Amino acid sequence: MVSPPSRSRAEPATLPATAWAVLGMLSFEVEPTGYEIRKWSEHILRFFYWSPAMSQIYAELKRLEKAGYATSRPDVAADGRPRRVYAITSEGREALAAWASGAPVGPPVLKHGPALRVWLGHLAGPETLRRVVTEQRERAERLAEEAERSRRDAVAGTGWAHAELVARWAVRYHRAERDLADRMLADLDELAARRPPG
Amino acid sequence: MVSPPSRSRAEPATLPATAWAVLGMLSFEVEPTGYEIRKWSEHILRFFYWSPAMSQIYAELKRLEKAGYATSRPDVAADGRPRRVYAITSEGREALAAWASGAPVGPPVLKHGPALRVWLGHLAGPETLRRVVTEQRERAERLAEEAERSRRDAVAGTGWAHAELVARWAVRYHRAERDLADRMLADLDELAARRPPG
DNA sequence: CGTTGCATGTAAGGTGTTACATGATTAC
DNA sequence: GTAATCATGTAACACCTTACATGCAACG
Repeated sequence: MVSPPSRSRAEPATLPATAWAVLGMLSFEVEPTGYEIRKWSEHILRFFYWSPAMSQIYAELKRLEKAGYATSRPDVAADGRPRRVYAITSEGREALAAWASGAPVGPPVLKHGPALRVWLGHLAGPETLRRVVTEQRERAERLAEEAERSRRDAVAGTGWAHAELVARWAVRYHRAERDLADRMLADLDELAARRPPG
Repeated sequence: MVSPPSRSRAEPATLPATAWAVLGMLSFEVEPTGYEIRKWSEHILRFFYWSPAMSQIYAELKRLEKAGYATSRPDVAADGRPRRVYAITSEGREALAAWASGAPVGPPVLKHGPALRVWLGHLAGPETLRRVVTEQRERAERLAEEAERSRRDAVAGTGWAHAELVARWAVRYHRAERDLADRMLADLDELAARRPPG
């Protein structure tokens, strides 16, 4: 006779990483609205983990409330407009801590559109490829700069040491992406030289 | 009176990138089974664009056939077992070429689980973080080696110049990920030294 | 005779997006 | 006035995964 599976404190509900990310935002000492969570994720999360859609945020908040990991209360903004603010519960904090230190970490998910295009390069003329990779180079450069700005904001806050660490990682990541694009451009040029047009 | 939207040669059906990736596999001079497509995507696609599930492959093949971009015919394997092989049609080749040279390329999608964990580092003891990042370091190293093997296979084939280019990119990408993990480990150590335990 | 590989699918469900709907306040 | 920002949701749909179902061939 095996004891039936029960969800005790040691076994938090299995939620998608997005839910934990949202709950994680509540674990910083603030009481944000769904809208503010979105803005925040645009500000930092997108550099290493994508930014969920507004509707997704609200859906996750609803799920977290249902699980007892978050609570919400009506509030009024500075200008008097009504809004709803969210907070993490102690159960939520416990579950999040258990997840953060216990759950297996899957491999990073990468879907690199520009690389896919180059892979199908035999169908798309060298100019197109150069354009695609150059665009990617510029995007990566832009992201690196934006991540650097985000990092500087993190330095300002106290208790944001890990946020700053990740921001630093993100800056390096997007610089690496830029460099990779540069090397790809060089390789493309070399290929074009080996196989002259016509 | 506006003329009704019609799908002519200039406007290929909008398909998800996955469909184009599968169709792209058919654009190399082979006539694979769904099963072989899957193996191939495990062999190379996963290093820069994830590998779809078997059922997803079959679903995409069905969709491509319906769109007239692929055909299939029953075949027999070397051992006599029945199977179904797929080929690209001329419409498919045209649509694929139009997509490859015309469709806008979105930003790479990245969901970096290890980075997410570090971001929530205030909830998870330094040993956990070290473990997570070390695992990531090793995974990246392994992927770089596997990508390098895949690259060598691409060199062997003729007409695979772009596949080799992307494989080279993938090797560099995963080496960069490994280096990023190393630098993250150094940063974590520095943080732990600044804030000693207790 | 059991496991692995080849081979093809269906069904159910979860994750996530876009489009839609609504309405207040602030800045131009 | 009208555009942008703040703010909250619903509905429909697309994408993709896991689990399930089936069966033959080759290898040990």
